[in-house]
Amino acid sequence: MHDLRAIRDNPQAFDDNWARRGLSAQTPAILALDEERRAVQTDMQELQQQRNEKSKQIGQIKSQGGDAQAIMNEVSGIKEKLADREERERILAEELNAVLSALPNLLADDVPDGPDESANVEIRRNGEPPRPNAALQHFEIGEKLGMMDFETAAKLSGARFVLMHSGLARLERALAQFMLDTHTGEHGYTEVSPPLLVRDDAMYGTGQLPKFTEDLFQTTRGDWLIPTAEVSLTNIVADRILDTEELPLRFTAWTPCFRSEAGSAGKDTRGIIRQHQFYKVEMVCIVAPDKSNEEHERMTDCAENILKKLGLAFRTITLCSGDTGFCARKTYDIEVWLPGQNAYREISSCSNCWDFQARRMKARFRPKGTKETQFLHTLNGSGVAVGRALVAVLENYHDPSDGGVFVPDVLKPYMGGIEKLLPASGA
RNA sequence: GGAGAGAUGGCAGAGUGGUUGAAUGCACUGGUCUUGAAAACCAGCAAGGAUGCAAGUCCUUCCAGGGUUCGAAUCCCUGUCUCUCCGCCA
Repeated sequence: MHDLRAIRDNPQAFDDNWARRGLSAQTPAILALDEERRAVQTDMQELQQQRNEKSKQIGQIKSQGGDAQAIMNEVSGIKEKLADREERERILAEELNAVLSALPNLLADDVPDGPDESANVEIRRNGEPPRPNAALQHFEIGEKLGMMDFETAAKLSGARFVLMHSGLARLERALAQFMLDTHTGEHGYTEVSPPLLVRDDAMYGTGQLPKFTEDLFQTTRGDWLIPTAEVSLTNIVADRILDTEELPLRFTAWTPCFRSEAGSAGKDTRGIIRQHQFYKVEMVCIVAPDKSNEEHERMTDCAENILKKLGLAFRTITLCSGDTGFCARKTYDIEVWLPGQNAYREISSCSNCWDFQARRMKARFRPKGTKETQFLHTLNGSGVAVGRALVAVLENYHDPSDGGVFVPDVLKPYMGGIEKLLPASGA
């Protein structure tokens, strides 16, 4: 959501910024609507004032035992006109809101311009990408281990689901546990176990609604399945006015995520890279406006630290204007090296949403010593996607000599003594 | 699923048709006092919006949406949520 007064003050800045995302000039229509609405509103308020004043007079006259019939009739007349203005005002406000809530966040100045992912800019690399001669893809490794079963999953649920068992199921859980423990123990995050089903309001607050319904699953009673724990975690502060001392808030959660993947037909159809359901450890930070840039870097470090500890090579990129998401002002993607694909693939996305989501969900705070409230800044990042981390571990720790997979050192404490997954081991 | 109670400002909690945007307490802000602090005392303190150079004026909001009325936090209807008791249940 956008600050209407800021748009009034400097419409060109908004149009220029939106142009970087490929949008045509939006402010003329917005300003026209806004102007009309304010005119109607002023009119409406004047009538309301008259009604209020006269009603008070009636009260005074009646309390003195007088006859107020004449004024009462007068107010009845005002009410008819008023109803018309109120209706028009309501419609205009709704239209304005519809336009504003469908427009993406402004981009930070240092976001590189470009039409799509080809223009993203790499900012650093970590680790040496292993490039074995005949690297297998994760699903080949998983199936040879006999622990990754797409057929059964398809029988149960259709395409884009997987069933894993034995050591592989445990390895997935170990990854999640390790990530949570690291974020809570070393990075200062508070672990949260949130609802996975949320209302419209929550989805609106974090920007999934009203524009992106086709990406979501909805229950028969109208709740939405979260596509990321960002929704649950960020909306914790919806409709609240926080004290400065409460900030920053740092939440982490390990949850399933549900995505319809409409429009991604044909993409990543094999394996578990793109599923309707996957686990992700999410990080969400709620901070004062002057702290969000710094927090964005910190959060990205936290995600990178997970990959470093897992011994996985990765690179970090800044998304360009055309690739940056709806809510984000700036986004870093972290891409992990996958030998089986001979490529870096996204495993985390860390975004600074500035006050964009906070405005939508009315999340504010009161800076110490002031009376005014201000919108908070919200940030979210994967820390990291568990399914894709599993892919990375399989491909990077694969032992071609026996088809096994070594357990990374940091996961060993979670594996109950298993140091290597082996085919048909039943481990 | 059955029966009942409730939803008020940052928090707690009064308020059942007419200067109630809302008592009181806590928290918070400023001041007095104090070497400093605490305590005590005094004062201020809801949010959002329109209008105005400004001071200010005005409007809306007491869960949400309808309705009754000249006038609604207060009455009526619907919905949502919370709590209590009973039943069922991971």
